[in-house]
Amino acid sequence: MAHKKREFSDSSPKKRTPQGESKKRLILKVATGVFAEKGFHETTIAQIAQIAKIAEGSIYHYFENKEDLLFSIPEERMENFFSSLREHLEGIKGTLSKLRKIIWYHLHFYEKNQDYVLILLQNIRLNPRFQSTRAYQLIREFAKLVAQIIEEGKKEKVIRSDVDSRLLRDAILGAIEHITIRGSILGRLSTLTEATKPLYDFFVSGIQTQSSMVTLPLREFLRPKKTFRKRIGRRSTKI
Amino acid sequence: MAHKKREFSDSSPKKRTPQGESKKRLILKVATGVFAEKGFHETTIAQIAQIAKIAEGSIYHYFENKEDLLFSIPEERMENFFSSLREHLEGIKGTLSKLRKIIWYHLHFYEKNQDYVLILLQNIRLNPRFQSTRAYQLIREFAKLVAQIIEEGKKEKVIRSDVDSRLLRDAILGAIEHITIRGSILGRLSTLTEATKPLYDFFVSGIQTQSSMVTLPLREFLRPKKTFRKRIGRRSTKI
Amino acid sequence: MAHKKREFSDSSPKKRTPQGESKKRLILKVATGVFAEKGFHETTIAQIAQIAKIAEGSIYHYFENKEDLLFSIPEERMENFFSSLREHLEGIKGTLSKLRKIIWYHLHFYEKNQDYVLILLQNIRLNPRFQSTRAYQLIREFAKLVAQIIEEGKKEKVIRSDVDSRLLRDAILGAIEHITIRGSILGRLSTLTEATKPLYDFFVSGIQTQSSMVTLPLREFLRPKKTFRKRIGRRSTKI
Amino acid sequence: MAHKKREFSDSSPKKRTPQGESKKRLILKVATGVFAEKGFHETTIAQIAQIAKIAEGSIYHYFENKEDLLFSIPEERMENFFSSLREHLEGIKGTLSKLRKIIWYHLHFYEKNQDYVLILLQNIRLNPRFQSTRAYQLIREFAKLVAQIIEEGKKEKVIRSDVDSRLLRDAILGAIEHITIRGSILGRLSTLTEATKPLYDFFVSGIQTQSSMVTLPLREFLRPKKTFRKRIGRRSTKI
DNA sequence: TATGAATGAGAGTTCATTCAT
DNA sequence: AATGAATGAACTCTCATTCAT
Repeated sequence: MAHKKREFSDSSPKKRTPQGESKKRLILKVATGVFAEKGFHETTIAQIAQIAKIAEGSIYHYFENKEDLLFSIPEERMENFFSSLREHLEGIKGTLSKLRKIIWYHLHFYEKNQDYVLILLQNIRLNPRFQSTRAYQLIREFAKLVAQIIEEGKKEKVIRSDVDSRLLRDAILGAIEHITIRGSILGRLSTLTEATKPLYDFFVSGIQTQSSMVTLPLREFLRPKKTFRKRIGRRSTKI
Repeated sequence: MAHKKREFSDSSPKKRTPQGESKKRLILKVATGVFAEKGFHETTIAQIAQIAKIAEGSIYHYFENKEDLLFSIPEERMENFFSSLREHLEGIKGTLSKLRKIIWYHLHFYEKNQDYVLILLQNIRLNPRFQSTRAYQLIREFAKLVAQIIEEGKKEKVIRSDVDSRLLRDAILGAIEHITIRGSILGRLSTLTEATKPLYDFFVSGIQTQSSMVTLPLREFLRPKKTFRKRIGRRSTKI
Repeated sequence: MAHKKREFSDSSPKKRTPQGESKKRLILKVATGVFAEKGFHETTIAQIAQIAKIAEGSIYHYFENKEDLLFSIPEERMENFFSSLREHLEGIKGTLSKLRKIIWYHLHFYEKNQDYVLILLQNIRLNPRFQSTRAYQLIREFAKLVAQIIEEGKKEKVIRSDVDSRLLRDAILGAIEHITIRGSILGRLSTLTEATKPLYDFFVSGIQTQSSMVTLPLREFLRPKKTFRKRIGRRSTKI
Repeated sequence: MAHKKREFSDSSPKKRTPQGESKKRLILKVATGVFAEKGFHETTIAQIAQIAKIAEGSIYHYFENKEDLLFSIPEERMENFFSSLREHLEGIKGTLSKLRKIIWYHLHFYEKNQDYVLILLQNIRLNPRFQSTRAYQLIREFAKLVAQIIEEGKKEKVIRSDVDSRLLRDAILGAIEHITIRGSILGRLSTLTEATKPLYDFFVSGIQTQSSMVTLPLREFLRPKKTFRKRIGRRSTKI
C-alpha cells in the first residue's frame, strides 16, 4: 500500500538531507502561497498539508507550530533580499544613485516575491513575537543601512542637512509598501518597478515645478544664504 | 441548532440598565481597544463582553457577527474623518497648502485615533469583504480627492506635469501610514503631527540640496527650456 | 474563527485504539440509539461522543455535521432493506403472494430495526435535504416496486382494475407505518410481524362479511355484468 | 425572582379579554403556520413575534414556553375535530356508512387543516409530554370511537368477526396519514377527499377482482359455511 | 521519517426566557 | 398588557497539535 514513491529527488539545489530539506522547502512554498491568498488565520494546517500532498503531522517535523511556520517564511527571503541588495549596491557611487538602486531593488524584490510581501505586511511585521527573529534583525539592518546612506548623503552635501534620515527612510519605505499593496489589490504587481523613476523623482527632486520652486530659491541662491532655511521653515509651518 | 431549555435559572442577579443606543457605542469602543491591543483574531467575543460588562449575547443584538463588529469600527470614524477634513480644507487656497493640510490632518487624525489606525491597517483594509462597505467608499473618495488636488496643482503649474497623480498620492499616504506604524511600534504616536513639515518638504521640495540640485536645473533655467525634461528623464533612468 | 493555541496540553492521557473504519460504525450505532431514544434535536454531539467513548471532534472526522450523521443512518439500512427484500421476493409467483411478502418483510424489517424506524419517520423522512440522498432514492425505488407489483396484479386480473396503484401502495405503507408507531408507543414492536396476515386480509379480501358482501355481488354475478361497477360506484359516492 | 405568574387558569373556552383572547389566537395562528413551514425546532420565538407583529415577550403572556405554544395548537383543533365529527356521524345508520364518513371526514379535516397536520404528525404526536394533554385525550377518544364502530359492525355481522378492531383502525388511520403526508410532499393536499372512495373500497371490499375472489367463496356460498374461514386462514398463512 | 486518526479546549453564535419599564 | 433589550447557558463545529504505528 505504498503511496508516495518520489523515486527521483526533485528540486533541491544543494543537499543536506536532500529529501528532508526539499520537503521543508515544499511546505514553506505551499504555506506562503496559501497564506498570501487566504490569510494566515484563515488557512489551516490541513489545507497546507493537502496541497503539499503530505500528512498534517509531517509539518510538525519541520516546524514547531503554525506560527513558527509563518515566521520561517521571511527567514530565507530576507537573507536573500539583503545579501542580494548588497551585491546590487556594490560599486555604486553617489548617495542618490544608491537610493535609486534601493528603491528599484525593493520594488523589484516585491515584484518577484508578491505572495511573500502580503504576508510580511499583513501577518508578520507587527507581530511582537516576530521581533525576536533573525529575519526581523535583517529588516532592522536594512533599515539602518538606508538611514546610513542618507546620512552619507547629508555629509556629502547631496542631501539637505535638515533631512531627518530615519523619517525619510520611513517615508520612502512606506511609499514603496503602499504602492505594492495598491498594486496587489489592483493586480498590477508585475509592473511594480516602473514606479522606480517617479518615486525617486518625488523624493529627490520634489514635485514642484521649476518655475514655482525656483522663484524663491533662485533669489536665495543669488543672495546670502543665511535666512534661507528659516524662511522655508516659516512657510511650512503656517498651515 | 437548538438550545436546551434552561431548566433552572435562579442564580443570576441580572442588572438591566438600558442606556439604549449608547450600548452599541460602548461595545464599539471596547472592541476597538481590545482589537488594537491584541489583534482581531486574538480577541474573543467573551473578552469584549467581559470588559464591557455585558453579556456575550448582547453583542449580537447590535452586530451580526464578529466581523460585522470589526467593520463597524471604521464606519463612524471615516465619516468623521472625511467630513472634518473637508472643513479643514475649506478656504485653503493653493494646491500645496491643501496638500500640506492633508498631510497634517491625516497625521493628526491618526494621532487622535491611534487604536483605530492599527485595526484599519492590519485587519480591515485588505479584507475583501470590507470593500463592500460604506467606510471603504469613503476611503476611495478620500483617495480620489487627493488625486484631484494634485491634478489641480498640475493645471496650475505648481506641480510638475509629469507627476503621476495617483502614484504621488499613494506615495504620500504610504509614507504617512508607515510613519504611523513605526510610531505605534516605538510608542511615538502622540507626536505624529511633528512629521508634517519634513514630510511635506520631502515631497514638495525634494531632498536634494540646493547646490546639487540647482547646478543642472539652473543651467537649464538660463537656456532654452525645451530639452529640459528629456535630460532629467535620461538621468533618472540610468540606474 | 480561530482557536487559541493550546498552551499546555499535558493533562490528557489519550488513548488511541485505531480500529479504523469500524469507528464510523460505532458512531452510527450509538447515534442511532440516542436519536431514537431522545430525538434528534434533543441529542447533543457531546452525548454521542460520551457514550461512544470518543472525543467530540472525532465525530467530525467521519461526518460533516450533525445532520450528515443523521442522514448517514438510513444509508446502510436502506441498502440492506432493499437488497434483502429483492432476495425475499425472488421466486415468488403471484402478485398477492408478493404483496403478502412485502407486508411481512416490511414489518419484519421494522421489527428488527426499531430504533431506526422512529428516526426515519420522525426526523428524516420529511426533511427536504434528505431528498437529495441516496437513501431517499432507494425509498423511492421501493415505492415504485410496490406500485409495479400492484400494476402487474391488475394486468393478471388478480387485482381490480379500478384500483389506483399508488394510492393502494400508500395505504398499505401507511398502515404498516402507523402500526409500527403504535407498536413503538405501546412497546409491542417485537410482535410486529403478527400483523401480517390481518393486514393482508384487510387489503386483499376486505373486511366485509361474505354475507353482506355477496348479497349484492352475487346477484351481479348471476346477471349480466355491465352495470356492476356503476352501481358500486354510485353506492360508494353517496356519503 | 418569581417567574411563572399565570395565577389564574387561562384556557377558558369563552372569552375574558376579547382583545387578549384574539391575540392568543393570532399567535397560535402564526405559530402554526411557521411551525408547519419550517419545523418546530427551526422556528424561533423571535420569528413568530415578528410575523405576528408583537413583542417576543408578549408570547410569554399567553403561553408558558415554546413547547406549551406547540401543544396549544392541537387543543382547539382537536376539540373542533371531534365535536364536528360527532355531528357528522349523527343520524348515519350502518357501520360501513359510518366508516366511510369517518374516512371522508378525516381527509376533509386534514385538507382544511393542512399546516396543522404536519405539526401534529411530526412534532407533537410522539412527544411524551403531549400525552398528558387534553388534546391527546381527544385523540384517544376518537381512536376508541373508531374501534367501537368497528366492533358494532362485527356484532351486526357487517364486518368479519375475525377482524382485529384496533388493528383495522390503525391501518385505516395510517393509510389516511400516509396519504396526507404524500400529499403534502407532492402538493396535492387540496384534493385529499378524493381518496375517500378508493380507500373505503380497499378496506371494505378488498382489492381482489370478483372472479379471483369469488371462485372460492362462491363454492363456499353454495355449500355449508362452517369451513369457510378456516380455509381462507390457511391460505393466508402460507407466506 | 512519515502518517493521519484522535484529541479536546475553546470559539462564535443562537435563542428561549426574563423583567424593568 | 405589552415591550424588547438583556441574558447566559448550551450548542455545534474548528483545528492546532499529538503520538502510536
